[in-house]
Amino acid sequence: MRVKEVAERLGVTADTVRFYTRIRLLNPNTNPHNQYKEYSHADVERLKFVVAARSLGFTVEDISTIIAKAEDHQSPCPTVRQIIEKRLEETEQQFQDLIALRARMSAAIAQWENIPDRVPNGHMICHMIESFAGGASDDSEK
Amino acid sequence: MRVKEVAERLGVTADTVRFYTRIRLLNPNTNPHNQYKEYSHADVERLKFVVAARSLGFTVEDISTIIAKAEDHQSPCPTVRQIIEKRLEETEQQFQDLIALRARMSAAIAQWENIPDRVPNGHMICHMIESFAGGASDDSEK
DNA sequence: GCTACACCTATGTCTAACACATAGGTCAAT
DNA sequence: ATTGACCTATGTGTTAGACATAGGTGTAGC
Repeated sequence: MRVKEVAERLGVTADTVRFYTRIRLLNPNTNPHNQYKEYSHADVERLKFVVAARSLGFTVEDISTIIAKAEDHQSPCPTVRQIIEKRLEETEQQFQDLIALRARMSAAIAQWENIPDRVPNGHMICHMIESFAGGASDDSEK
Repeated sequence: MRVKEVAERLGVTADTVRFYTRIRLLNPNTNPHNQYKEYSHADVERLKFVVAARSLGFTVEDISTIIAKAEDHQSPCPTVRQIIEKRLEETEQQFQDLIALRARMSAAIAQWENIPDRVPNGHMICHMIESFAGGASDDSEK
């Protein structure tokens, strides 16, 4: 199979498959004549795994690590459990950040409903943005 | 003022200020002797604006557009209203995606609590990931 | 004046996970 | 053999900075 067929089967783009191939997450045979890649059943199975892992929030690098362990006949499971725990924390953080951002945006839009457009003078660029108090409080500890 | 001082005043990193300077969002004077940048009060004011706009979800490119309009003596307000509406939609989408991702991750972790680690055989890489049914349903319409 | 030395600077490169642009290859119909 | 639609590999672009590095600054001690 060539790149497009395998991509369509798994619901990803051909570019995504090419990307995974480029970084050697997939290793299809190469036709020496035209450099076209030929994906085997095993390649498709591996891609299936990659897609599944991506949908669980694993990074591409995580997946490389996991596959490397498996190919070394070690159980990747402890690693997998550790990583997903970490990724979930990160997701939670992004989630909180997004909530805060959304709140700021909504508040700004609401506040701006009642004020008119204005042409900038020398002292301000956009009075709407400048008059919006709520900054992203940077509580970056640790 | 030099880069570090202005960065500290506004609670961003020096690298961030350098980045904004590099893309000409800020235009400090350059000491011809050592290329050091000298930030004026006006530069600080502009940076303040950039930081405020960033915290409302505007991209750096959005901000360039807005500033360009203002410097052209046009009111940037209509543009600002349009853009933030769009950015809010995107944020909402990311939010939904994150919720779904988080749910998948949590479900996976929960499911995996009851199953043991396993060494991979020729047919699977990680049975935990492979046995986890819930894929990210790709309802990308539009 | 000279030298240490801590701290600062500008510039170039790197990041994640692909999407996009382009030059060239394939293949069925003519 | 030629057309033309579609496909391919490869190089580059994307975001918003972080990081690495070579070199500059400025104060303290001599």
